[in-house]
Amino acid sequence: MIRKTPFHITPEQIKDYACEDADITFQLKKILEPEIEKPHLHHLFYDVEMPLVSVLKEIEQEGIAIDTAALTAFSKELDARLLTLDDEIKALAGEPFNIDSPKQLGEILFEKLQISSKAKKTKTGQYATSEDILQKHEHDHPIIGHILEYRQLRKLKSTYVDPLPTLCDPIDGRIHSNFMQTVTATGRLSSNNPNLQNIPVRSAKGREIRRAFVPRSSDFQLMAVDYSQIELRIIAALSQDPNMIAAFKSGHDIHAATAAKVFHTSIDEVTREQRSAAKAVNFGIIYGQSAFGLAQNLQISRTEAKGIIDAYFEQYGTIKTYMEKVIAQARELGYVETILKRRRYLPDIHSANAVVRGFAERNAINAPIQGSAADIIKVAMVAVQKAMSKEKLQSKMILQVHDELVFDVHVSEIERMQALVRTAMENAVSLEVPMEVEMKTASNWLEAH
DNA sequence: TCTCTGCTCAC
DNA sequence: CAAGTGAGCAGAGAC
Repeated sequence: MIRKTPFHITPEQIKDYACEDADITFQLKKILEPEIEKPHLHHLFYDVEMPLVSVLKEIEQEGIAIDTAALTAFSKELDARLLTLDDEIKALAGEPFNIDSPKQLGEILFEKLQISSKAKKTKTGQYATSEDILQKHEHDHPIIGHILEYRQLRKLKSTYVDPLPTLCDPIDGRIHSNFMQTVTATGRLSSNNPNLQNIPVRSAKGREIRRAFVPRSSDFQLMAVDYSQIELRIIAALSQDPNMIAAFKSGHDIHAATAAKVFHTSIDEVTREQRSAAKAVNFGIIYGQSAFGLAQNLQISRTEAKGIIDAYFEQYGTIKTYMEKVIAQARELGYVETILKRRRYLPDIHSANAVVRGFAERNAINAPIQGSAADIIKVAMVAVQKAMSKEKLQSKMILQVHDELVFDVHVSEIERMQALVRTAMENAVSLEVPMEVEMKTASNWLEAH
């Protein structure tokens, strides 16, 4: 099979190859830049990125099998429902219009139907009609609920259900995505043609698409293995915050443990709301979120949000210190780095424009966390592949989704694979907090979660 | 045909 | 001002 990306070469061949092929020279340069000959990048480049080239090559060549009949049936189901919704929406609007046009939709909602007196506009002056805005008006007019459902089903059909069967290779019937190694700013992989890193999982209807991702034959099963809370564990390790490290070492549910600390209660008495607020703060921390952002996310007042954040940093004070330190480092050195010394340069950290500077500061906080997670799973992938080949297994690694690896496992090898993958992933790096994985094996990707 | 915009899917 | 990293779709308008 001919790959679309130039990874069908061994690390040993890569330098010669680079001279001949403009594309891979360009890609390599991006990995190498700006200072590959300096010692700090040797380990990352020669022991992680270069060996990963052949791991990705195999993943891409193996591909993943798809139940196309199931997707075709689902597509017809979606069509029928979309047709009904289309009629109902136009009837409620009192005139035909293109529901897929945010411009036309905004004019119908905010001018003709006047569902709100304080309509928000986008930067180009159109009415904003995004999901979070429509949800706020869901009870103001029956058309809103219909539009939200229409948008969801349209997305599923046009992005996943219809394109996936057409992307099956005619020879082996599998989907062969590209996993790009040199695209992102943080060191993550990206996936395209098709993107297999954003297959739906959150909504009930969307999840059904995962059911169509299946093992290659009846002798195989899909095994999904994901790192548990890897980014929060990395913050704990990078910041050396004693409270968060202790929380992870105790093995408790981290969001519940955070809620117990923030709301001064025992872990058994944490309410659902408290846990969900703590979870939102934990995620917000990773992104450099403000009180304003948290307030919007949780639909609470800014004062309440600030109270929660203050209580959070009272418990996890070292995390606050760490965040200040990493921004100061970005100002001083012009870059931040991951646990494997991967750098992200942030020239905007010196911008006179506060908005631009704010972006760079959030990048400074996020890049070491997201990038270190990428470092860890890349090390694990190389280790897993090495162990699988040493044991001469016929199981295959077939997907990477940032904190998750998916394997097509021969049924006779399930137990060996479970042990091998757990060992490789949990021991990819040694940090102050344990790296834990969760794994499940089933006859499709949905049930392997 | 190409590019931009707005939106929505994932981690 | 205000949550990080991506990919892909349809509409809209420039060419």
